[in-house]
Amino acid sequence: MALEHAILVSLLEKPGSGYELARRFERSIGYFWTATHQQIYRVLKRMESEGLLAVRELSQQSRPDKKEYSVVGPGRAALSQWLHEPIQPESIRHDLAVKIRGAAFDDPSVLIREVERHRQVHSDRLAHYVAGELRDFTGPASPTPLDAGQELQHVVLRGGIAYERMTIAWLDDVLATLRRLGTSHPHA
Amino acid sequence: MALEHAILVSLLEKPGSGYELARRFERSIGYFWTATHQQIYRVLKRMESEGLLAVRELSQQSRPDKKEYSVVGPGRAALSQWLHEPIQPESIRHDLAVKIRGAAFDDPSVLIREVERHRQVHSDRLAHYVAGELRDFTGPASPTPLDAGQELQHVVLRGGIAYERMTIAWLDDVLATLRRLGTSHPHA
DNA sequence: CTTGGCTATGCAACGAGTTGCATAAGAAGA
DNA sequence: TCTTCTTATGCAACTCGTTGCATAGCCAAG
Repeated sequence: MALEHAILVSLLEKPGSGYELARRFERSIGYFWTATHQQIYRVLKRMESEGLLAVRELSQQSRPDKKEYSVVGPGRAALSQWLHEPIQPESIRHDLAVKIRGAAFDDPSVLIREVERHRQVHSDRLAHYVAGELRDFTGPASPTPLDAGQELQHVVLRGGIAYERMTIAWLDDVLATLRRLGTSHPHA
Repeated sequence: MALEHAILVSLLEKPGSGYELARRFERSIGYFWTATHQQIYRVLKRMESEGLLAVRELSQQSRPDKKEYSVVGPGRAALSQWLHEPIQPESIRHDLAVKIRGAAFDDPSVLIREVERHRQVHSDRLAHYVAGELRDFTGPASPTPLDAGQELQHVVLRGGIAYERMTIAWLDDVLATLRRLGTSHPHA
């Protein structure tokens, strides 16, 4: 149930509404966790009823009201407890790899455009991460020295960058393999 | 619903029972997809009722009977159709990254052993993958030239190897960062 | 001969996550 | 004015995935 903990971390970094959280999950937190607004609203409601979060109803001018959530004592304790528990290393679920192995039972060349499309997405993500790193951590405007929270955010971002670079290199390998198979069996 | 497609690929590579599939999902297919036996049995039953698979009941000596599943025409067609459809690039869900960012609100040093444990798991997986590569693809006993299916299995395995190497390097980066924070704030 | 382990299948309940839909207010532009 | 976009929240139904439990046959060890 790591969505709950991701929300706690995000709200500790800065309190906010469900809507704001959903947008953070499309951005920085989204480097390593995704969630839709429905799921976030549902979990926020549950966490509030369990006493992990506090709500403040805020009237806004020129916008609908919003509910600003923030972490209270028991929420902080729940996060701390989770940090002390071991979790099991994640296993990958990679649809594209299923497709690649499946290509042995179809024409491998049909996958080339799909793989190219995925490569583009990862390439865009990489550019986005690198720009964020320059802006927040390694550029001229970034604060030095960084505090602990920023150091940890940076190392997580470096992980995202390493992941995207690795993936792009692998997809190039996949493309080379598919093209090689395509030319050796042009009418499979 | 890629589990269905992963099962089709695996059964096309070799027919087998639910039990056998579950073990494959702990091994080679497990490089990029995981599933428990419950889920596999449930999906097999559904796929059989939909006409994608055929069953044969096999009496075995010195073992319980088993049901051997194999892919029939409509199953092959369903796989082919899926291969022609675009899928959306996967998003990562990395609990450990949540923990790392959460460490800003707790003592960062409590995470060091957890990260070391994860590093060990990934290191073991890497050794396992590399041994498999040597055995099946690059060693002296491996067949040359490889057929298309083997080439594709190999490129997927190379992806797993690249992923584990990248992850290990990143976890070393995380450990260095946590240790640096630990020494600069020894009694946080 | 009983316990534990491996093969083999399955049910029931739950929790996590997705998809479609609905509502509502104000802003911006045709 | 009518439509569309953005902010903001939520319900209902569904699928996917996990956990716990149950059954059953055979084997090997103590």
